Amino acid sequence: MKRVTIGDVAAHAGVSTATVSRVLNGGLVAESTAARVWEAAETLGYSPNALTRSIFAGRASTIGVVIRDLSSPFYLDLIRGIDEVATAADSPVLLANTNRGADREAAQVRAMDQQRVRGLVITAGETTDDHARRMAKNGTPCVVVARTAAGLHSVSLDDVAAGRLMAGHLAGCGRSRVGVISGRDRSTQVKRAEGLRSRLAEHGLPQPEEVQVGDEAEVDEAVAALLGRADAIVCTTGRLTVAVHAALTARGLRMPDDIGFLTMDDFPWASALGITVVAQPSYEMGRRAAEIIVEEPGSPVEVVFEPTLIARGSCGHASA
Amino acid sequence: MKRVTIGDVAAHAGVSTATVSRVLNGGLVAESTAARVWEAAETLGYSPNALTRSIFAGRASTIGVVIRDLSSPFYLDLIRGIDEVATAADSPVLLANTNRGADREAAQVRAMDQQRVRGLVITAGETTDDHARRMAKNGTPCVVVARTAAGLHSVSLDDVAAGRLMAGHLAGCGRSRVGVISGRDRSTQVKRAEGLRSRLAEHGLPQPEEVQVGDEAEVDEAVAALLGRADAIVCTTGRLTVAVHAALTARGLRMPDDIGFLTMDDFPWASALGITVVAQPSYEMGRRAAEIIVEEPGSPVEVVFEPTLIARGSCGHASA
DNA sequence: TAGTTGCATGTAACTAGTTACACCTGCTGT
DNA sequence: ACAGCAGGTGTAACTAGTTACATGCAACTA
Repeated sequence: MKRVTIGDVAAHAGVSTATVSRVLNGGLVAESTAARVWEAAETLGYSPNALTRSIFAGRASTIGVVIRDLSSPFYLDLIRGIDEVATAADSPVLLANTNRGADREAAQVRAMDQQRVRGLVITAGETTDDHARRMAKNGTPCVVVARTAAGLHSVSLDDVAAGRLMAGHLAGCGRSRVGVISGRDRSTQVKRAEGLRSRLAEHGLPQPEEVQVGDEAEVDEAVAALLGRADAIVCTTGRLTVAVHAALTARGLRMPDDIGFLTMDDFPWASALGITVVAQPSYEMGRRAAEIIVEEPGSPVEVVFEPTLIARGSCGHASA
Repeated sequence: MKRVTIGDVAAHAGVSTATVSRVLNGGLVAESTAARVWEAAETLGYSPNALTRSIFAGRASTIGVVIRDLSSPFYLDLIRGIDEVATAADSPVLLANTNRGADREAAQVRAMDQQRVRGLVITAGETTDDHARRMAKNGTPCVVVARTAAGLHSVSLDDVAAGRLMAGHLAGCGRSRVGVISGRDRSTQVKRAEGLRSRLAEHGLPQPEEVQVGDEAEVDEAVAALLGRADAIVCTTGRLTVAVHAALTARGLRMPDDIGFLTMDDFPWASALGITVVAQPSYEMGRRAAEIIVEEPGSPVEVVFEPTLIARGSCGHASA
C-alpha cells in the first residue's frame, strides 16, 4: 500500500536519491550505476511522482480546459484537437465542464489555477476573464476560444463572415423572409446576426426576424413564432440544431420544399440528413489553442478562423 | 511573475505559515488572526497550490479517464457522467484519448499513475489491466468500463442481453436473414454476437452472417459483402453507425422497406432519422464509475447495466 | 612526485505546503 | 497562591522529489 519512492530505489541500488534522479532525467552517471538503478526501479515497480516534479518546476504539465457544454459537437472536436497537441507535448488534459453556469465557470477557472496548469483553454463567459488575466500575469498562458478578450490569447471564428455566408446562401437560394433562432449568450451570436443582416441588406432583402432562445425546451415555441412569416429558418448556434430540426419535422415540414433550413457547425449526421451548414474548423481550432499554450508567445495572439459553407440542399440550391 | 506563496501571506499578516494553513483548512485560530490572514490572502491574490497539497496527501484530487475514442457518442456521455460526479466531489477530470492504439493506451495509464490520480476510469484493451491492478494494489481505485476484468472494478453492459434484444426485435419484425457488422475489438463484440445468435436460434432463424470491420474505411466493403444475402443489417458497435447508414443510403436503399437496420447506442439524431437502436445508459455508467472511485469500495465491484431497445422503425415494427 | 583535471557521486538546501509538538499566555479551581 | 488546563501560535520535521555545490578518486600532465 505504501508507495515506492525515489528513496526506496536509491537504497535498493545502493546510491543516493540524487543519483537516481540523475539516471531518470539524464544527468552524468556511470553506465554500471545507471544499470543498477534501472533494475532497482524495475523490480520495485517505481513510478515517479509527477506532482512532486511539478511543484519543483513551478507548474504542472497539465493543460486545463474549461468547457461550457460537453454535449455540443463543436466542443467535442475542440477537445480532440487540444488533446492531440497536448499528448504530443506530454501534457495530460484537465477537463472541467460547466454546463453554462456562470458561478461554476468561475469556480472551475479558479480550480485550474490552483492545479497550476501549464496553460488554460477557456470557453466561458466574460466573467472569467479577470481571473484569466491574473493567471496570464502569473505566467499561465490562457487562450479564450470562440471570442476575443483584451489582453488574452484567443482562437475564434470570423462570426460576421459566418453570418454573411449564411445570408449569401439564402439569397442565392431565393429565400427572402428569414427567421433566425439564436442562443442567448455572448458576442458570437450578436456578430453572426450582424453579418447576416448586413449581407441580406446588400441583397436588398428584408431584415430577418430574430428569436433568442435559452435552451432546447424553448425552441419549439420559437419555431412556432417564426413559421408562416419565414421561408427559411436559420439557426446561429450548433447546439440547437437538433431541437430546431425536430421542431420543423414535427410539424410535417419538409426541407427545402416547405421551409429552408440553415444552421451552424458541421456534424457527422448532417450529410445523411442533407442539412446545409456553415462549419467552423473546430478540431483545428483546438489544435491551435493548445499550440499557443505550448509555444507560450510573449504577447497576446489572436487567431481568427474562416467559416465554410457546406451546401447540402436543406435550403435549396444556390443559383451560381 | 513570481507566485504568491503561503509564506508571503504569512509575512503580510504577521503570522507563521502554520497559522495560515490552519486558517485555510479550518484549524484552531483566533477570529481576529483569521480575519487578518484572509485579508492578506485577498490583497496578495493568493491561490493555494493544489499540487503541494496533493503530495502531502499522498495523491492528487483528480480523477483520471482514459478514453479509447473521443469521437464516439458513447464515450462522450460517459465523460459527462464522470465529470458530473467528479465536480460534485471537487475532483477535476484528467482526460487522455488513445485513438485505440495499444501502445498509447499503456502510456496513458502509466501517465495517470504518475499523476497520482485519485482513481482511474479505463476504457482500454486488456493490455492495460496488469498496470491497473498494480495501481489498485497501491490504493488507486481503477474502474474498467464496457467489460469486466478480474480483480478490478467494472461498469459494463449486459452485452449478451443486448444481442438478444436485437435478435428478438429482428424476429418480431419478420426479418430472417441477418447480416452483422461488428468491430474488431474485444469481448463486447463477441458477447453481443453471441446473444444475437442464441436468440435467433431460439426463434428458429438461420445464423447471421458476420463481417468484422476495423474502421470506417472498411465499412462500405463489408456492407457490399452482406447485401443481397440479408434482409437486415445489424451493427454491433455504435461508432460505425454513421458509416453503415451512409453505405446503405449511398446504394439508394430505404429503411425499413429495402433493408432493415438496427444498431447499438442511442444518439441525438437517431430519432430524426428513425433509426432503431439498442441503447446503453452511458451517462449513468459514467456516473456509476466515478461513484465507485469516490466511494473506494474494498473489494472489486461489478456493475452491469441492462440495455434498452428503442424502436423507431428502421427495422420495421415488431408484431406485438 | 606533486598538481591538475574531470568524471562520478554524495550532501544538503530547496520547492510549497501540512502537521506533530512545544511553548506561552491567561483563566479557573482548590 | 499555585497547579492545571485550554486556547492560540510558532518551530521544525515531514511529503517526494530536484539540483547547486562539495568531495573523492583516478588518470594524466609537468
